[in-house]
Amino acid sequence: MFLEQSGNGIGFGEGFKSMTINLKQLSKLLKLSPTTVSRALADYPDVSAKTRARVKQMAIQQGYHPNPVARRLQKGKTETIGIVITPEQNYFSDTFFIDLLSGISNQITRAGYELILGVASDEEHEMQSMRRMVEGKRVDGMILTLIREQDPRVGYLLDRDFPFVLYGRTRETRPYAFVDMDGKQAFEKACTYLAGLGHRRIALLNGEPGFMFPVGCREGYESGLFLSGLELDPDLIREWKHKDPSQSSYRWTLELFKNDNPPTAILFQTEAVNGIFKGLDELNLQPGKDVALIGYDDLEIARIHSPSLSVLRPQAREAGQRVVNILMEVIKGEDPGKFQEIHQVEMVIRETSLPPS
Amino acid sequence: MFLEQSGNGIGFGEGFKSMTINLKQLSKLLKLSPTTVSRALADYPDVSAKTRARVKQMAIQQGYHPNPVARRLQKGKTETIGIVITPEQNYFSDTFFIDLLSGISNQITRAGYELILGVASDEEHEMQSMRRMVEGKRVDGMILTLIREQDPRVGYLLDRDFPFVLYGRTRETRPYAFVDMDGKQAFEKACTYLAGLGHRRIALLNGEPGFMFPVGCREGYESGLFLSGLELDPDLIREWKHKDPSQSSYRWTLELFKNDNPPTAILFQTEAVNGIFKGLDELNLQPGKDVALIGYDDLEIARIHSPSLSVLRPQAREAGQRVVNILMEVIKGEDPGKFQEIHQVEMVIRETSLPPS
DNA sequence: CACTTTTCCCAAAACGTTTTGGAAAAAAGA
DNA sequence: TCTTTTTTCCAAAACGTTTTGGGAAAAGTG
Repeated sequence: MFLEQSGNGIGFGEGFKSMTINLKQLSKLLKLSPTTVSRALADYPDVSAKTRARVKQMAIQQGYHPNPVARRLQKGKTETIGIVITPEQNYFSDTFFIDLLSGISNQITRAGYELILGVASDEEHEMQSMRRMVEGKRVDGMILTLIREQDPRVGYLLDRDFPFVLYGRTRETRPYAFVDMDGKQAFEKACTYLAGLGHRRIALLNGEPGFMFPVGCREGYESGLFLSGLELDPDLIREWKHKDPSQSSYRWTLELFKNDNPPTAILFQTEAVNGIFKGLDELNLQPGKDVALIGYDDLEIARIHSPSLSVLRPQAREAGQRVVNILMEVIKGEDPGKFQEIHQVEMVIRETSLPPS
Repeated sequence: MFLEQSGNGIGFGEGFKSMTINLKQLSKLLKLSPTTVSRALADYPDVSAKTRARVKQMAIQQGYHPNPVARRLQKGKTETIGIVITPEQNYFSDTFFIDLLSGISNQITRAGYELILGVASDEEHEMQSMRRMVEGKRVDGMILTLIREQDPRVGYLLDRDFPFVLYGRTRETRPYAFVDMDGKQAFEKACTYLAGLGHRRIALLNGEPGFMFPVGCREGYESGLFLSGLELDPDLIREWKHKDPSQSSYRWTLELFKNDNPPTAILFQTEAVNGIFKGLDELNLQPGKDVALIGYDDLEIARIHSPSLSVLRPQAREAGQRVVNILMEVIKGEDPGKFQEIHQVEMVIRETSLPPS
């Protein structure tokens, strides 16, 4: 009889923090047990339709929301997904990553989960941030992006059987779940397209070695050359750095055209486009006219620049949603090996992919 | 005696999920009560130095981390901060927002808190996402960015006395905590600098009306003109849109030079620089040579472009850290009105701020 | 030695849910 | 009417911490 004074009494609101009502108070208001109220709200069949309706109405009238912390404790789940970004790696290239994040976030919210974000300054902090989430029991699952060829994060998570999904792939023999863009097919498509226009000297300004994505790009590039009956010339392949994509791609662009037999087309990640434009400008070469260009990722600059840039366009938002749906399955206990998706990438032809002059 | 079988017995690990040990198990291992172990780890003075050491050693040896969900329930706090971003508004302009986020995240982690991220597609979802966090008791405090002149979020949070800090300011009479960049002073500085070089026709390509930041920019611009003894010409002020900064700023750039007496310098937010470059290019005007340019925000493009762009450089990372520190105080119950900070913005002179030709 | 103080530890309660294992009441079947 | 079944509800336990309010032993004090 005197244990009941926990929390604020019902009519005694002191105008305090949003006067939050809890299950016990709500059940007292309804003259029902907390059990019944909880089950009514969760649509259990063992509560009559009439009381269920009464409970739900009162719940919204009182603005009741079950305390997620308490629910998580009881359920033994955090209802939380973790993701770590490393801006150092220049991830936030305009819309691409945001689209991915947007898809992820929406789907997570729909599932009633939370997305917690870690921002790491480098590779080491990236691992550290993830370990804090995993070992600190702060998340039920992890989403990994910007995957490296040898990625210690993947081994770490596999070792402790912790649920995760990669956006991308890595070199790892044990089965794991991933959603990846078909970079290989995309670059192959772009390469054969350019070859089909008559280009014979097609360069690849690829992403930083060590990461997995450029591997596929290169495979697609080589395969595209092969399919078009063109020779692979190592002099036409260069790699820029994540730390400053523009600066490094600028230098490599100049380098490419020191060639006796310079390229008439360049394939690259759009992230590096500013450096390329700058380099071409310095060489008095007109993008699109003197050199055909196709970039991977449809960033804003690609659309706004004149001439507008032909691009390969991954559907990052959809991929983000898939990542979450898959992660939910893995958390439920499904075999991660079952979820390995490779998404097609469409090519958008704009003004920088003309035949050689 | 038979209640103890909760969870997995100590030596009985089935290789299951990272074999997480809890307080009860740890205390049994140490032959101490959970109370003492908990207090030892929290450095309470009422546990002897010897046992404290013993406890701590065993804790790290066993890889014990207190379950944050349980702690949150007991403490009545979520130990979580919320933030909502709206990519629609093109927030992720390169490094600026990431720097802010990086400062925020680091400081939050340092405090042992979590950062949960909402991604909203528009203004309405922005509010919705925030309400879910607040009313769903998912966070202890909110961080708000991209503030509007009339911002319903602020009123909402003030009404229910919920802790929050703005990055930016709004029109609101009740006291609230904020960290803002001194956009006014920055634009005044840039404007007087250009006037000092001899420019007499200085244009302002400002951010979208409705948001608070452009208000300060304009004030600074007008004040700078006044201090330099220049007339304000409404024809030299234009506003671009968040939805597509490049396109709109491109059009306004063309517009500005239809003037009988066109500008010799432009002040703007660097976000809009691509549109400006495109417009100038089309008009056969050389940036920096024919038209002086100073942008707000030191984005990568500003450094890479040639000529390199003179900019106003806000210290976003430091601001992010301050936002979090302040929010922690507000959560503790400090008066938000005490925390109103306006940070100085430095000017970086590069190649686009020469005297008029 | 008897008393007070200090040191060190702990049992129990509490945080707000969900789940378990009934039990009473109502309906159906004999 | 007496069982049996179905419907509808609930008390108590559990999730893993931290906090409260002591209490026993050890150390000082006279």
